[in-house]
Amino acid sequence: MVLSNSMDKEAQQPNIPEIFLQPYEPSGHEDKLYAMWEKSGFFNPDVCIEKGITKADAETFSIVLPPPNVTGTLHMGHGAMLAIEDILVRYNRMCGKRTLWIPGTDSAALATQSKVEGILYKEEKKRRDDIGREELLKRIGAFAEESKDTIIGQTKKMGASMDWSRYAFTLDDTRYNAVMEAFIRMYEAGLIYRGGRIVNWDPNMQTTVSDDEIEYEEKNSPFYYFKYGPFTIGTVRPETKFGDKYVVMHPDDARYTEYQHGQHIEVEWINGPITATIIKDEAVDPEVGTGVMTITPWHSAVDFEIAQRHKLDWEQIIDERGVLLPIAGEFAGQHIKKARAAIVEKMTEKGLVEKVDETYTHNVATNSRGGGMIEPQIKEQWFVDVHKEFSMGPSEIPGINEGDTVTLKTLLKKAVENGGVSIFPDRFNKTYYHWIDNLRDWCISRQIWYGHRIPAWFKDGEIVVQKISPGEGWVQDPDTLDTWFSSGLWTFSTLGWPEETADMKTYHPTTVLETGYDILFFWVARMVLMSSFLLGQVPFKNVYLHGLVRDDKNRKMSKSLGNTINPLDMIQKYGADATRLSLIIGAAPGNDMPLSEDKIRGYKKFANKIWNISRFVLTNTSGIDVTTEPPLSSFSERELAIRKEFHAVVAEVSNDIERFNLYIAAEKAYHYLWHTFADVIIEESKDILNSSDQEARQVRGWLLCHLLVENLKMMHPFMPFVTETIWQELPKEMKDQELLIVASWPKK
RNA sequence: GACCGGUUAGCUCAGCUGGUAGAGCGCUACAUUGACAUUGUAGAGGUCACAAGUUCAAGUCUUGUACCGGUCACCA
Repeated sequence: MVLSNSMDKEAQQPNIPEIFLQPYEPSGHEDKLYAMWEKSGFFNPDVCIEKGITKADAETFSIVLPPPNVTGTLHMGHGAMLAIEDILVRYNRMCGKRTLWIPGTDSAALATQSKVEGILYKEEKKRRDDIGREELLKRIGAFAEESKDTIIGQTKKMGASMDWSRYAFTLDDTRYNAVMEAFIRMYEAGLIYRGGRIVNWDPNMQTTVSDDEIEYEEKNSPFYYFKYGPFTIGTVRPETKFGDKYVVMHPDDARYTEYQHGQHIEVEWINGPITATIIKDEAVDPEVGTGVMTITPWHSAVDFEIAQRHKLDWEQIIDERGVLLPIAGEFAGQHIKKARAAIVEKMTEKGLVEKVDETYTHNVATNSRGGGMIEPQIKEQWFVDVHKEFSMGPSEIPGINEGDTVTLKTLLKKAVENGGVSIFPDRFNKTYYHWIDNLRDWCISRQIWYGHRIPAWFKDGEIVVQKISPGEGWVQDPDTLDTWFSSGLWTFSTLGWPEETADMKTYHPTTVLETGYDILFFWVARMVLMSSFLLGQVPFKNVYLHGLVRDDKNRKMSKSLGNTINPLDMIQKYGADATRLSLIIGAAPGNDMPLSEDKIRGYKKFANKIWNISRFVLTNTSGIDVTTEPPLSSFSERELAIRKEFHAVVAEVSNDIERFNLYIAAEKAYHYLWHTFADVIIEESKDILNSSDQEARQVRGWLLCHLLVENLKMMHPFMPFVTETIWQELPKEMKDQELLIVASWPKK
């Protein structure tokens, strides 16, 4: 009698591991397993080759981890990213590919420095200049080092099977080298230039910020209509108006035909009479306000463009800290925040205020990296020129040949257009192209200290770009590079570039880049740019974009809403496997994914189901020869159908993984295991296993064991811990490898 | 303003190239201490946002409308 009560069973089945007598408890196993995997070295493809598990000339599968900020902690977004990438990696490793997943962390220069400066001010009431560059860097370094282990430890908890021997940090020596090399090469090609252009200046952080790092906040501010000679002009920023000596209107505006381009008029202005010049320019929208405006080129991008077009003067009104300069006359020295009211008061007294619209709303630019309101300024900065034509070097990018005349913009476009890079889901192609069309030169210098210092040296108005000082009297540019400059090199700087390493040859271009759609521009596009110029290669063949993790009411997870779910808590309560699965199932590529604790809890039950399926199969097949496959002729028709069905499921799951439809793959594997294998096959097998027909018992018993093994493999990429735990308890003769991570993927 | 999504069971969503609706969770009833800190079986529940069109046939294709979400640009 096989199906007996548990007391008898223990007596009858001494070979059943005791472990199965308890429900599956993830927390008892996961850390031990991870340590075991790490110790095996199989996360490193070189070891897999050495041990004869992977063929030395096997196809490669490589992926770089989007490096989390060193100072951060793991949130569900990271959890989703790690789950998705680990599934791809484990699947490909089991398929026998040379599989490399490179881990790393990002210095996140601006965000990190901002954080440390915050602490410095809070605890010691000091600012960066009070302690100096060296001391600040020391403190930031220590802070980064300290939190680094946190995020790495958390990453391991998710089960991420990455090759830690290749761990990279954006600021370590190898990466520093790569950044210097890239900067110098681009400078020498004329693609990096230094120039005075309007930039986004953050007066709080005292640095420039790139266009992509700006966030617009809708704000309600009074909108003032001022008399400007015969005209009426509108503004929300009276404090910028001191230098406004040009009045601009559309050339076709019928209301103003009496005024000629270049004509001078006398107007009474804030601090007395001035001479204004009429400018006709098509940038002015006749529909807005009175169709007339004055311009402040130093503090507005649009105005700057108009000024450039007509070769007008520009003058700085506000300094780097937001204080009015002498041009403001009696207001000089005041901070703009305080000055506005005083200026309006004076204008009112002079009778220059026509009306005030209190209902006006507009978008105010702020620094999304923890800084304040943006004040456009004209500054000498370093830029990447995206429009400059150059002759392409050696190229492996489809549709681009050596010697072609290209710009960085065309490279960006063609890499995707010609299929060198495929984006999933493909609707993001359009977003990507749209971004390229609007792309302006990229300001890459930052006035912060934490980061890659620009390898440029100044002396007597001369500039030399090289890694080390040209000699006495040369002063290095104090600025550092935008963090995305170094991130742009990530697919190859992690492989040892600019050295011609074996890794470079083997693993670049990488197979897939997996990241959130929110950094398509920041990062994905910058990598394409850097890789195509510096290597003549695309950085990756595929881009997989995942969505944001949301709560069960479809709201963003945020601390202020109090709806965050901490992945570590969930791992502790329900296991990493359940946490992973909950982040995969129901999450279509590029779509935001809803998550609730209930969902995670549900998948813990599934882990236990696998556990019990295994327990059943092992308990009820003792005495059955599991090593020799019975001849096909001994299988019943039903059993042949079962095998055929399983192969079909494997084929579908494999296919779905390869097409990045992980949510479908996971669901199919889940459904098969529970509702076909457990509910149907095991249920119908009970009678056969209980019968006295030894041959039928043998065939069915073998089949159950076979299906168990194959299902554990199929489920492994999704739920690595529970499947490996069970694998470790299987009799040796059932396994093709001691560790499930390197067992071979079921035949399709 | 431009562009991109979405609108399908109470909730979250799936439905690829058009052939009379699916999953998970939840709910109801029944069974069960069995491999299962449970599970199984059965069931209720949907004019697939709205309108027009193409078609023998439309969640599925086309056009338009409404609402929700997002991205980018811009506002003197």
